[in-house]
Amino acid sequence: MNLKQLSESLGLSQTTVSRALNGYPEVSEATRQRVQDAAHRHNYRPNTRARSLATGRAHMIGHVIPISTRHEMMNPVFSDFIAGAGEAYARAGYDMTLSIVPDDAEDATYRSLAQKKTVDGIVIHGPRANERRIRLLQDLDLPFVVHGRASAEDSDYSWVDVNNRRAFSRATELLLDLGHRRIAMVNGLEDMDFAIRRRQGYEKALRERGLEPDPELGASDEMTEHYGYDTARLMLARDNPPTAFLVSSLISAIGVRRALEEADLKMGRDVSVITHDDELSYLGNGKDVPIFTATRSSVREAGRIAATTLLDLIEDPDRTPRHHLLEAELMLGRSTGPAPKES
Amino acid sequence: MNLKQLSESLGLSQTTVSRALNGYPEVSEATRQRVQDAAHRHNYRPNTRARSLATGRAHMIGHVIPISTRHEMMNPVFSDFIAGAGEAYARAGYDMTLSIVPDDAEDATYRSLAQKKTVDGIVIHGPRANERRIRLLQDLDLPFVVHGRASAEDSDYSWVDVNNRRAFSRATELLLDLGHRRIAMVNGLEDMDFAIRRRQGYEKALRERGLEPDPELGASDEMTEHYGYDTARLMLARDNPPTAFLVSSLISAIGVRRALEEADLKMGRDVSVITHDDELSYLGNGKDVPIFTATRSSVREAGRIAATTLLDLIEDPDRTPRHHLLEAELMLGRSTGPAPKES
DNA sequence: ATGCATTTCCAAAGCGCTTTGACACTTCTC
DNA sequence: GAGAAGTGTCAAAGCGCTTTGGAAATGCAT
Repeated sequence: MNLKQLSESLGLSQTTVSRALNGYPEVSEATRQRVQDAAHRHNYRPNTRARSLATGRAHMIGHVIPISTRHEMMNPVFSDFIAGAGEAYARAGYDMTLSIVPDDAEDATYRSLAQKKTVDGIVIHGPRANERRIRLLQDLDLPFVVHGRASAEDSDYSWVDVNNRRAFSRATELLLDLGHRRIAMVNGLEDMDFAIRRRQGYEKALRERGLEPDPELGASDEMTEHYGYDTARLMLARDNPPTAFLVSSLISAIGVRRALEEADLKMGRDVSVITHDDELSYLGNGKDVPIFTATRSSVREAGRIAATTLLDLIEDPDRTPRHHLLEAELMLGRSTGPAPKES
Repeated sequence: MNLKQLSESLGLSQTTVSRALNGYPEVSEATRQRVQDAAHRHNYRPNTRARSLATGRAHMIGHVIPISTRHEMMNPVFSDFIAGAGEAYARAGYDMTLSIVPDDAEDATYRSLAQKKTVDGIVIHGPRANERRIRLLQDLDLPFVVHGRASAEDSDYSWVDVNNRRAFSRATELLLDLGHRRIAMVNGLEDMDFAIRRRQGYEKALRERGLEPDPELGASDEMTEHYGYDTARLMLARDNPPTAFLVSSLISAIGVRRALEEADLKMGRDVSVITHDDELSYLGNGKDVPIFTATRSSVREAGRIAATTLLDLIEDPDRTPRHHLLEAELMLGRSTGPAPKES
């Protein structure tokens, strides 16, 4: 059933039917009712392709997820972000498309998204410190919001981000207060912007206490379970091992815990661990008392915010860019305790 | 730059330009070259909305992900599935849209997807045993592929699934061979089809050795880390506790391990654990030797297969439904060992 | 030259919707 | 009772592309 058929069946013109359905005032309440009833009865829904051709609006948001060509890694955080964003879109009558893009072939994807006019706006995931996509999208004149930020980019653009620097400096301070001096940093890939900020927070906190970060205690890679395990194992085997680990992801923290257990070290007593927790729906950091002491910030909430920000931007393109800096909560769990006495 | 402008700039008709670009034979090689060069130079890409209005094909696949209203859970498996499917779509020039749908408001979503003509086909995720969506889509006459199966559905439809029954009966047999008699089943939600099949495999293997499944040793819930932990803790605290756990997800298995460690039980010696491993990119079950003995099947590969199956189906709608039953590998890891002697 | 394929190109219709501009018909105002 | 103002409706254009049904131009054999 399309508009034409519907209007014929009602003995009205397409115009009137269209207006009645789209809430224009030029149509009497009586006909509007009649039209809506009929539409409902025939289960009529306008063809999106035709509608967006006519209106110029696709009612569609694109999410572009770079997939690391080196590791073929899907960002685990992404699914919960999407869930949050999806809610917002659904409420506003928008759809969402996903482009999974090998991180070497990006330009083409963005250009094509812009020119094919499939989407009204896009969300950039996983910005690197030196991020070309932002400039590109500005040139293409397509509204966008970044989940994260790009340190090297000095133009103004909309983003939603966690205060990574603050979160990690606070976490480091907590460990320092507990007497830890050898604190390892098990970070994400350090060409990612979030990882750089976390490291900055960590180093700042150390330096403020007169400590110089030890390169031996730094690691950086894709945040898998196995990476956490390997790194912790390696570091613990060296002389003068760390007494605390600061970990960038709950998944890697689980790997760290595995290494500790294998080395017969008790987490929270022999070695302390703090992790960042994105509150992924399936992971969960304990129920009442957190397993890990953690800097916590809901990535799902970030998704919701990013989506509504973008929708606003599309609504009114002249709007100045919006920024949302989410503060992570520091949750005390069982994985932290005073540094063991020197033996 | 649109088709009209491009054709004017070339002094050709829109028809010729369109044909030249879409590889129709009615155009000379010389003009085709000329057109392609110009298109490339001007960075021309056809407007998808217009194109699909004209052709009737959206070049878009919809993925519908039910989100449990009870638990607000995002299926962790989904992101890797999507990654696999995405590859296939990209190769074929298709895009993908995501609908995240509360599991109570499904009918409407499917109806609307079908009628708004936004997609050419859809992938159904997370089928339940008694799945109405399949019948619905058949009625709507929209090509689809199911990731998983629906036991209660007797019509023929295309699906891609792991042989869950076989995987779990083999795993159970292994545990039985190792001398275990009290084997717990930490299953997913048992209104999900995959969970039912896994339980069937488990029970079948037990019965074939003359054992009756003990309801005390069965659990069923959303497969979070915490669920694994809670369940294992509870079961281990009872008298006559299980000596082995069969777990439906690596994430929950990590929870089980946590419970074991807390109870000072050594996994693989005191208590054995087998889990199903979907080979999620960020999780990884160890590198050389698997941490957990596991039934393993790549969900990413399943995504690839589902996508190509669906694309074939769209290409030729008369094709009979295709079925892909993937066999899970049984990987021996360190989490299994002979049942401890009765004390 | 003529006739007939073959090649190369085009004008125009159509996809299903929104939206403009106009028309007919009431109702109100002085 | 004429004109203004308001109400309810419509025909038709247009969004940017594909595709149908020809037409013009070319090549080739007669």
